[in-house]
Amino acid sequence: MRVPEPYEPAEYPPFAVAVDLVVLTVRNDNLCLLVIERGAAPFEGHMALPGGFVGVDEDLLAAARRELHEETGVSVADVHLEQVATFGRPNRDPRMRVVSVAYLALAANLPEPRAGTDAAAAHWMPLPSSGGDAWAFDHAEIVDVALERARAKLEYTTLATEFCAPEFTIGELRRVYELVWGTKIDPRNFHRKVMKTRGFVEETGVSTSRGRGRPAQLYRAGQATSLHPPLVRS
Amino acid sequence: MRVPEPYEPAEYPPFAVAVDLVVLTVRNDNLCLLVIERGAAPFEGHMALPGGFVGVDEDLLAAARRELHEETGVSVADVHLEQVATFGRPNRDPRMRVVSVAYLALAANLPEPRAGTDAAAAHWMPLPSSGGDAWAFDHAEIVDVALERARAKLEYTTLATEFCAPEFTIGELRRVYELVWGTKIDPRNFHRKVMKTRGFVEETGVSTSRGRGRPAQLYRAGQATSLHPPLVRS
DNA sequence: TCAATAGTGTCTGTAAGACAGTATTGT
DNA sequence: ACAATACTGTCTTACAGACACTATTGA
Repeated sequence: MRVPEPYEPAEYPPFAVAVDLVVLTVRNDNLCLLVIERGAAPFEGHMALPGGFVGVDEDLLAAARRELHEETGVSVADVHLEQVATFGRPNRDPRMRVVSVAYLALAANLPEPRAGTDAAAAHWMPLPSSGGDAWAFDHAEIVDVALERARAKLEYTTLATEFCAPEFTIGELRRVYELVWGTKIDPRNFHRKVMKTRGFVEETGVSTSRGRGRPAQLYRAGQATSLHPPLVRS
Repeated sequence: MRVPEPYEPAEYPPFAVAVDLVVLTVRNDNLCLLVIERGAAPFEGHMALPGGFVGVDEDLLAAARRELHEETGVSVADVHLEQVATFGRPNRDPRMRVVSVAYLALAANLPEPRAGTDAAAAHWMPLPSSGGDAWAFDHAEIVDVALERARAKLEYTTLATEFCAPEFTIGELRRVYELVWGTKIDPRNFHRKVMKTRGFVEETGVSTSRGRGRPAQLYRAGQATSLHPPLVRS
């Protein structure tokens, strides 16, 4: 029941509430995940997600923003941040009962992370991961759920532009889809699809020459947030 | 940071963790939401979602199942239950800091609820709701998010069968879509779409005569869980 | 010159929306 | 008889996948 009279906080179980971050970025033509190498028990030497406890008067999203800033130094304005799911299995943390709200963060080309104040070492891990068994806590599951969320949202939203610089080519946008989905996409059909979806991208009028091949037009993210009809994985 | 040494629980903020349930069912050709009329302050007389605190050693999903059983008396096996999102704004509950994990529950034709042990009165509210301003806490927002989740999942999953009895007609399945989406659907095109989607429904061989019109074939839910291509709202 | 990428266009199969028409019931 | 619902089928249009072809660059 939800209606006991005046609450007596001490009567209620001592929960800690944390946020964990699945931070994705595209660097050097790779999809990368921010991981922390744990320097202390439990799970010393294992990989963990960045995260931390929510303050007494802190909103969940604010806590996620704060942790993201602390771990990456990035100004949070450029980063897409959304709640994914909450993980609260009783013994997921052997020390005490911790309920953790997982957030997904996406941004373009984030810099090398700065390590936290503790002994932890943060770095970018290219995906798909080689050895997926070295995760601390239930973080392997959190990563799975968050990645599947990201893959699904690329289908029916314009989220992929969050992985791109403010101005980007259609080829770069396509590369985001290929990296996140792990598939090859026909450049010609992709180009047609993006162009005919109103508000997905808008022209800048500028063209660029990056690397080989014919120079490409530069585009900005458009006003649309959802894709009708969606861009389906095959 | 996530790595302070041996935790000292007392050092961490006193959070309470709760689950809130958005329970939907189809009754008398209406989509209905289970609401509790609060009998005590705060928000006395306002509508609230069923829910309650998570036990010290209780999993989140287990807590949701327990509350569902307490409020409806339904055997939980027949009910679809999934996590939707977590709400943790610092002052969402004026009494203390409560972080609440919202769950969506769907089932066919649930019985009249039995009121809880407290003064609260539970009943089914037909949707779309008439006066949407009488909600306690942030429950109006929780309902919005959960309903949108349900609407979206009808598009690309076979979730609609959860609203149906074990055996149902295509017309009844279509009615679920119409009630949840609040739209009219062409019966002929819907019939064709359901039939050509492998694993959505399977024949029973039996036909029935409910109400007026030509008797309809009865179907069971099939093995499929996702719909390719999706059934889109227009 | 060649490889690589950008961009346009064409063909084909699938599927959705609109809707005509038949079948089988209750009233 | 008539209204209501179930079910089948047809026509048209939209769009995705496959792929030919041209354009423009760096090596």
